[in-house]
Amino acid sequence: MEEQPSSTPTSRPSMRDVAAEAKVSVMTVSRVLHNESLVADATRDRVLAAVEKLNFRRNEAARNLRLGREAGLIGLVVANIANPYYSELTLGVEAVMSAHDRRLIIANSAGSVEREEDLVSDFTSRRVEGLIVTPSGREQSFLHRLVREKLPLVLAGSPPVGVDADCVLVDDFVGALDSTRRLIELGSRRIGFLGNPPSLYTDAERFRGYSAALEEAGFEPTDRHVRRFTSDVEGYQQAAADMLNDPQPPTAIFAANNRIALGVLRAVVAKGADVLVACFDRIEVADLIGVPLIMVTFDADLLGRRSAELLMDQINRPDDTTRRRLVIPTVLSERNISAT
Amino acid sequence: MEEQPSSTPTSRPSMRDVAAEAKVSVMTVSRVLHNESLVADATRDRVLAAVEKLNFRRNEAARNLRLGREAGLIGLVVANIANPYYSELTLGVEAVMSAHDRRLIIANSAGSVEREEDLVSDFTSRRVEGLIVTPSGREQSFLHRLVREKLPLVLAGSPPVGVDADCVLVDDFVGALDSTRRLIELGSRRIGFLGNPPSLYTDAERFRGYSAALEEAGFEPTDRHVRRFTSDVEGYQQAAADMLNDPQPPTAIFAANNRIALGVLRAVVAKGADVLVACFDRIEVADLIGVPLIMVTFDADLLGRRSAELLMDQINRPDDTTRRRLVIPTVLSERNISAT
DNA sequence: CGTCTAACTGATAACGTTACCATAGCCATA
DNA sequence: TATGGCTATGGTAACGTTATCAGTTAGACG
Repeated sequence: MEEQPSSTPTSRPSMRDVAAEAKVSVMTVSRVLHNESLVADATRDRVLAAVEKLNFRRNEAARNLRLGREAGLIGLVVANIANPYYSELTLGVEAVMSAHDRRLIIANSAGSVEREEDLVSDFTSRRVEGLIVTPSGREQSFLHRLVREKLPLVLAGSPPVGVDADCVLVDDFVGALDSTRRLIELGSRRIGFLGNPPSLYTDAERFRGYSAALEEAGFEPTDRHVRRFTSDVEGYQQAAADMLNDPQPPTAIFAANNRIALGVLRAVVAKGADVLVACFDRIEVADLIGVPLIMVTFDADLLGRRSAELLMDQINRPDDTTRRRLVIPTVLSERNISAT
Repeated sequence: MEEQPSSTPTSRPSMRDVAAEAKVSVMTVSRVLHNESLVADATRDRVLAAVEKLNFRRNEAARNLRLGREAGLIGLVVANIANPYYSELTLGVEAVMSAHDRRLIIANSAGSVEREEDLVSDFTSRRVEGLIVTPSGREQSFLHRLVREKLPLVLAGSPPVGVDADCVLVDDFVGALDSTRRLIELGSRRIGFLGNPPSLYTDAERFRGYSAALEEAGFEPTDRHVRRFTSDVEGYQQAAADMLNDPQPPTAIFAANNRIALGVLRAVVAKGADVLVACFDRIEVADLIGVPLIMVTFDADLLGRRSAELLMDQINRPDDTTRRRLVIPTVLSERNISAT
């Protein structure tokens, strides 16, 4: 038969219960739990026995309240945890934070700026020690009050707009520039672009890189094969098919992310077209698809790690108000492209 | 010039600071924050102005301590958050918990049972209201003390061993059974199996389903084309290549998960072999690879949702000790297979 | 004008923990 | 035998919040 603790049956035992059980004061219990030496062995044993018997666990919330420090929680707001980009980023953040003995509270904004705001507010109430946000909107002035209150804050994936915060970015511009250069080097002259609307920083940068490569090659800018809109895989597939059916079809297509690339690849395979494809993000089985492909990848785990490190830096040096901006490099890789 | 709150410059303002600013007692501040009607309009306005000025946010930890209730935190321990299976599961858990106004503390066990134990212990100290674990080991008797203390607990993906807990499972057996049946129906007689060691519940079940299909078709059991071991994509690719190079090669291969399937597909494409492939989990661009493929998929998001719902059920009905076991169905889909 | 009620506000204690100070023994030393 | 300095333990207050009870007004009514 289990014996219920003396206080409420449902709630967990407190130090008081342990103290009563061991016939000592709560202070002695506290001391034993802190491994202090100023406790007689016999007393220590009695306390430990009581702890074991009642299955006592220290209430960290009360402890942190008394110690006047934060609860060792870090808030992470991502747009969609099921997206590999965010989940790899989360893995990186978690690894660094675990090493610093911090836990992660995580929430999904689902791309809604309003929800992003609510979550940040909720996290603040919970007294998180710091906050990492992957912003969904074009600007984040709602975060300004946090910065004013010196709550450590790092933006991951987008630069701060309307708020002065640290951030870690992907080198979207250079990635797009290099891959488009490579398309040109491989002989393409008409290169299509399929992407999201330019209001998103990442997509604006990728388009900028694409454009810069065309410009430096001396190509006339043409809007003919540029489509920037929000859709699903089918929508992008249709757009790519339209491009390929043009009387002057592109000889290469740049896809701004992996969802778009999927649509492009489907259209290319369906038509059996002889087209080069370049894209951001990894296509897992790229080598098994016959289409020649240039991939611009980056280490999302590293992005998460760097963000977490910046945050720990802010936490450890609260008086240092210099803002940092890190950039994660991109890597070019090729599949099904015959050696030049 | 910002004015620092009266107490410590670094720490956030408390109700006391607000009360001093508004020249009222802390109780009045508390009442205003609770939207109680028994406050004069003028007083309420003064308090709200002070709250605004000092940027006050209620300390939820202290509040919950006083109210004697949990902090509205749910612990989630996953093996690898970057794996799509776990990240989709996480998305489902988060959605349900958000709807119940709970936040998620999440941590990565990296498949280590020892770390799993530490994390569970840490979460308990933080007074989580409940715990969802995706177990890495064969048994979870270390969770028994939690159940004894009536801490709500749900296992996701594996059945409880050594502990009496709710769980949500995938119908691994039926998924493997049906897909193997389909391979047989399509004319295969020699069907290889590539999987993880049988010590993992999931893999044991999948092998059981595969075996049952062979048995009911009256095939002689043969170990010749069965390989069950832990490796990476390259390792499984090699194993599949070995099978295909056998004097009596299989006419179909069952791959127990998507990493294994990747290796198998690479081997099949490399050899240009005419082989059917069946696998667990989704291969995103399956239709773009020429290989005929049968996929057994399931909704990991739903798995997460169901787990979260079971947990909320336990939280809301602490006296109901009946244990539940839910099973998520699998779905068969085919790619590149000519109509029968 | 006294008393009663209602509306408003404040004082106090408590949630579980720990820092700080106090105190009771005990032994060694002068 | 005082004195001092240990060791082992306990008492108290405080972290930020809220429930409960106790005032303190002001107007209403006889």
